[in-house]
Amino acid sequence: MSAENLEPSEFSSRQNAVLEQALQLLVEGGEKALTTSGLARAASCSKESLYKWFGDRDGLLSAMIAYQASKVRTVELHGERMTPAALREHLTVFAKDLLEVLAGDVSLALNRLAIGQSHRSGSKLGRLLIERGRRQIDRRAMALIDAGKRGGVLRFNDGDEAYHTLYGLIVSDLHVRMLLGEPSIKDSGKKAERAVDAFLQLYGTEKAKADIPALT
Amino acid sequence: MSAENLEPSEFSSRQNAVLEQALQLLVEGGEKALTTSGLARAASCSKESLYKWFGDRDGLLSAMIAYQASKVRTVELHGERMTPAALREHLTVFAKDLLEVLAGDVSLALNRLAIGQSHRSGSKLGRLLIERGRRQIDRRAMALIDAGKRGGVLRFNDGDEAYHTLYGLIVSDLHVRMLLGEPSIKDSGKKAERAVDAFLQLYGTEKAKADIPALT
DNA sequence: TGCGAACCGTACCGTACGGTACTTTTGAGG
DNA sequence: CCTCAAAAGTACCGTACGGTACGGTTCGCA
Repeated sequence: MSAENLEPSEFSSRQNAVLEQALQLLVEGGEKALTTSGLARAASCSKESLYKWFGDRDGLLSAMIAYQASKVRTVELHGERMTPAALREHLTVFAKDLLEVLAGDVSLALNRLAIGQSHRSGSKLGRLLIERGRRQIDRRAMALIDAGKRGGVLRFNDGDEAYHTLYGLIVSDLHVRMLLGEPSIKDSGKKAERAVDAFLQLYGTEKAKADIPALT
Repeated sequence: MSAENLEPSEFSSRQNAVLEQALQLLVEGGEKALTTSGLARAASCSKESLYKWFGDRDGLLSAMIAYQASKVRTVELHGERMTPAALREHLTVFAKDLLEVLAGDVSLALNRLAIGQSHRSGSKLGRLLIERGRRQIDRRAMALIDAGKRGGVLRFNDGDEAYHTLYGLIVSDLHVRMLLGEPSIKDSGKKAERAVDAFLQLYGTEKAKADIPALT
């Protein structure tokens, strides 16, 4: 367990504070509210420092995404024996977490920012957001699904396809609707459970399907 | 059959031509390429006309969404008897159409525009996009699903939930990924069929499940 | 032929932003 | 106490955009 995998922060604490302020401005007022002058004023730093640290405005936006991603720590799965009930519980927690993350202020603001910029610059921000922000979630889900297969609770050939199915069942079009400004969903807990039930019905082995309530 | 329900075009043909040019500019260069001066130059009209017709820039953006939505015509479902095979075929066509629409240049550009603006103005553009651009698709899918239920091929209590499940199975996270600039997907036809298979396995009655290939 | 409305082209205005330069302050090390 | 580098604060520049004003032009219509 060396120190390197802790991602050496990549930025100094002062810079992190400035990036935090930048995220706050972005959440409060959208992209047009995130001006270099405004950030310098709000964070009590000079514009010259901003350009020295981050290069230009695009560098600042990239740094914001990297900083936000660095705050997320993945939950590791201990090699526990995966019973149907345990898998179902883990999947449900994952589904609820996923919906909660996607509905978060900062997540929505950063996704809106990257999507709004995804025409220019070879969609650099978009790639960054997918790679740095999504990897943790993907790995957690894939670990769960693989554990389910090893435990004989799930059955599938293509793990990626199973994962994408799970993702679609959980999120459906909620993410895009939230990005478009629709107020958040009620009953996200219920929705998460229904999604997991459907997933188990599709990919569960017989012993997993035993206690799934009828979909209708 | 009065002329009113044909949506009196809402704009003159000259204005439609300008809106078409505006869409083209948006697709080519993103939002920052859609300036009033640039549009006036490209469409050979005066800025004064733009402001007379659409009020201000926001009005122009709204008009672009309304115009694009007015080009879509829903495919009506004749009251045909719905056999399992017919439903499956219809659903597959729907799934392919949906993926094709979402991957379209203009659709992506308008969604990016609305998402980028969804902080200001009470997300007016976002609501407009959902209501005017999505209704056709939703109604077509709901008609299909209802026909399947009436024909005894599908079984469910909540039609909306069934539809959202279908949508999630088809689209998964593809829409957001494309919005973020990821190049389009290969094998969208294959993906559509797998989604329909999964949907039928979840919501189909016995006679519908007969000819579903195994998911694994 | 003459009239009037709509419209084009262009010039203009105020503003606000990204980025740069310069002066002053801070604060850690010797 | 002195030094020096980093950073704050401020002023500045060029540009580009949204929006307005105005003179010239087209075109339907009487």
